[in-house]
Amino acid sequence: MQSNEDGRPQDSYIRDLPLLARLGEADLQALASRGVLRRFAAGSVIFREGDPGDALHVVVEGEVRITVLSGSGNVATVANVTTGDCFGEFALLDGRPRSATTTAVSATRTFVVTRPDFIDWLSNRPAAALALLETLSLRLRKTDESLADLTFLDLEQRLVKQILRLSTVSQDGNGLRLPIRATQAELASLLGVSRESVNKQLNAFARKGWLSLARGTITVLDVRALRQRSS
Amino acid sequence: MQSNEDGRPQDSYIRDLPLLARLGEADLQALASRGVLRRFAAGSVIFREGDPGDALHVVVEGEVRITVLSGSGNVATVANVTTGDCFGEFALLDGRPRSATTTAVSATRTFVVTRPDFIDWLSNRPAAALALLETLSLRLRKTDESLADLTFLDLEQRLVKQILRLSTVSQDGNGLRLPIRATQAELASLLGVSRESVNKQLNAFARKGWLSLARGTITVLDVRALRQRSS
DNA sequence: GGCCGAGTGTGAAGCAGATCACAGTCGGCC
DNA sequence: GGCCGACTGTGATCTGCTTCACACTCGGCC
Repeated sequence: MQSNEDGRPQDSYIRDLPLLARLGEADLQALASRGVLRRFAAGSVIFREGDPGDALHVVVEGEVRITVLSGSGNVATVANVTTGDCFGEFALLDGRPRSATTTAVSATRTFVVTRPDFIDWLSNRPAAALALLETLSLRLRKTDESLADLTFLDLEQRLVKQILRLSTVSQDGNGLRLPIRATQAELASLLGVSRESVNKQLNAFARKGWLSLARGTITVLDVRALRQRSS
Repeated sequence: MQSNEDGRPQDSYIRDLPLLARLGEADLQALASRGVLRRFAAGSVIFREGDPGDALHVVVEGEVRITVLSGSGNVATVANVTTGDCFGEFALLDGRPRSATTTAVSATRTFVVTRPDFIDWLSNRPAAALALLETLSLRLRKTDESLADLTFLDLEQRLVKQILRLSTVSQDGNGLRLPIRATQAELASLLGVSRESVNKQLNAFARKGWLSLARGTITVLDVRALRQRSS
């Protein structure tokens, strides 16, 4: 088994990737041995929408923002990903140009697997292919659900959903909820609404005692009340 | 090669399926031999949101409407599919419950492949798996694009896009544009807006001479003007 | 022929959220 | 310590779309 400069075995980078969660031990290691590490400075662009793309990135350390551009120059944040998440997986699977721009928010290291390596690896592993199809299909379901949310739900409900999603992410090992670290502008960009609307809605929640607000952080106080509001 | 009651070889049903477009001849036939034909009366429900699901349907004849329910009992049409299209492919790939309800609009026959058959077939065909991954990935990109449209574009632009999409579907063999067959209520449900808004916008287009309206049909007159408006 | 249901056309009123225009506050850094 | 830039809070106005309430028109069928 290979190790890297930081002493971690190379397969540890992709071990907990949701995209690859359903793969077996041997398959994972075989794939991991083909990857390399790359570094990006805070603020640097990793790749741009429209670029030819042929590699998957796994975030080893740091944070990456994924954005798309509207025709009129507006920017929407598709997602923020951090340690353990991956991005750029479309390029791996279909080899098309990048569908979004990715930027390192902080200093970031990523573990990179290229398309030729991936295809070569996949060709000998039908079980892995099935696992990947399953994963991709689940993700497609989720996207479809977001689409439905956008047409059916108002700002209040979508904001609640987003907060609950972020709050399950920001848990410590014991399942304790930590404050969510996100500015209101970031939330607004994620939801595709104005910063002001998010602010007003958040304060409405705070007045009801469901959460408390501070500069750059949201602390969920009453999960049950929020959860009830989202359904 | 097997044939059916209507004299068509069985693989002709799935030959032109976008989901399977990238598969080779032999793979297609092997999969086709495992399917069966089913019939549905006009108005009958093929499966319901939440049902356990384990089969892909290909429309051989007729038309099927795919809908989802909101929490408050509202219904949105996800898509209408017709001869040559398929639906229910999630069940095939991940075996989860149905994510939408499907109803036969007119008398319909579908060609059905079940999940166990599919998995069995796929296990011996790594190339097929890769092709499927590619297809699924492309579809995920499209859904992501719709999501972006919904946050960035206003009703006018989304309506134009939808009309152009429908009008490329309704072409005869020579690429000639046929009138689009759809009521304004159907369009509204597809776009997730009110019937009245669609009507007002369509009439605005008609006044500009970009299309002409009749009961249940829309005829595109100026493709270029529409296309310019959508970008 | 007349009725009835489905589809269309259109105006008035209401509303969610955008946009604009600020003022206040915190943290870091010169 | 004081300044500056990023973040937050909040009203006023504007707007795109919904909802409501109709009138009209076609086609089928009793």
